[in-house]
Amino acid sequence: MTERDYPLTRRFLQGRSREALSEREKGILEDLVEDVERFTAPHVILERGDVVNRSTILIEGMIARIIAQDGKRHIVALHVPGDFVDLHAFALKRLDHDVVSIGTVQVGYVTHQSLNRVLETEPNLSRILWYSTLLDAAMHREWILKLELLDADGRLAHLCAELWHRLDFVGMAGENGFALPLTQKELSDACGTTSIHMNRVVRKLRESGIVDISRGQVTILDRAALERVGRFDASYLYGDGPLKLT
Amino acid sequence: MTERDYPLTRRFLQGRSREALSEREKGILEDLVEDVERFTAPHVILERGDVVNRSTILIEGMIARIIAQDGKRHIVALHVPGDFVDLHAFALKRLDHDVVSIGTVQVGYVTHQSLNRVLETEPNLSRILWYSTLLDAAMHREWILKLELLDADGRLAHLCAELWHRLDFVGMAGENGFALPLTQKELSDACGTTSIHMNRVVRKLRESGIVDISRGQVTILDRAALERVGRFDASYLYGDGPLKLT
DNA sequence: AGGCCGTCTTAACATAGGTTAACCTGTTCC
DNA sequence: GGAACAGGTTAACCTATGTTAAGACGGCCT
Repeated sequence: MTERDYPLTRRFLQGRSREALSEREKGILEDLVEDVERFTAPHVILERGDVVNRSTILIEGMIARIIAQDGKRHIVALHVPGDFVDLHAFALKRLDHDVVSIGTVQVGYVTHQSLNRVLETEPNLSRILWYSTLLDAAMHREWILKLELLDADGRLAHLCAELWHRLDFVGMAGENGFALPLTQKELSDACGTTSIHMNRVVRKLRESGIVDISRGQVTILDRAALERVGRFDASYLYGDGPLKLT
Repeated sequence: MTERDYPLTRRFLQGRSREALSEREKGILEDLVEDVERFTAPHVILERGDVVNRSTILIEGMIARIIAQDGKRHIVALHVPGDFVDLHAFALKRLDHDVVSIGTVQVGYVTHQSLNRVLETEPNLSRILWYSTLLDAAMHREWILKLELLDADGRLAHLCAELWHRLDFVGMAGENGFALPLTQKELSDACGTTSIHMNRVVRKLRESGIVDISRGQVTILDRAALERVGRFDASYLYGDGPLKLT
């Protein structure tokens, strides 16, 4: 039997524990996706308060989870291809945040009915799906740490470092950078600063030869410095390879 | 058959979706706890990097999840009785943070082996356990929002409001306050400020008649003002009762 | 071409919060 | 009783960041 290539879900947990899935289970996962949709303009895919009966897996592009307050938009999570963006809605049912596409995006939908079937008959696949939501929580914790510990320079550096690693897991990071279709305003929404201050920080990191963010492209000029400024330690991403938690 | 009273796990998801468990499932959960331990002094129960094969449920007292960096301690989550503190370790296996007792604490331990058995034979209980880890993630997101959106006054107000609601779920909040065995230093670690500034904020909220935090006791003087200052909306806690997501 | 619009950029000024350094209180322990 | 200690309190000073305002650049529509 030849292996399938899983066009919709091959990036799910790639570089993390994808290999804990058998080929059979990868096939089941791929077949869970019942519907595919594409958005070219920024689009609110799901809104806070929505009661949902299906979950969204990100196939191409980026998605932000946003909570709006007092007329401001706060980004509480960012997603890259392969992420099961709102798998948590399977158990929570209603959303506590908006799900918004960034740039051009392709998503797949999985009904909660079929996830229930998985839970009843596929304990290993179930554990892996659970695991993927726990990775999200680990990233949330690191964002909390980032916000409690770092100044604006560090936060932006940390964000760049994290995204580079996550895109690298799924084979989408270049040697020295990656595409990032976020405006400075959106970067500031993800770092808890104003866009004006984010502009200062972007310039500062560029001028100090650490990272250049412009025209939708992040170019890492000095990775060691970037990870130093962002106090970055990738262990919370639970990547494959040797255990390395300090 | 008389109902059991579940001395170890009766607070698990109390006030949230505990009633989605049958009496049989509540019994299974209670019997999962194989060992109980008590700490009277502050104690590091688990350390970042530990590879674990059991998870900890909090029976009495409070627990903090802490990440230490540059000689500082950052609190990324707080737990109250009934919380399955590190259920996420079941799938993640290694911890990305320390688990530390606050004040006098009683915990129970559940082996991952028995959790695997649950996953294989109890789909509904499995979904509820999964659900409980997703509530943690929802609280993480709210903390991210809190840190991105609010100044120090708001952060402390938000923390008080959240803890009051969570303790209320499990029947441990008084009409106007609750016991909180955290020092001002620890409050500051949870709010991303210095302890000196936390002192200023504690005083300010006391003097403005909103909340009084002293001698291990939080007294809410004006709940409406507290929730206004902390921009608090309890919907992310997914409490029982009518859906109310704005 | 001209005008509109979102994004980026910069400057001047205001303020929340960090830093350092003291001192004060209550408690424990000998 | 007094020393040692942890926690709380306050003050003076400094810096990162927010606020307001304005202009520059590029893309897109008519």
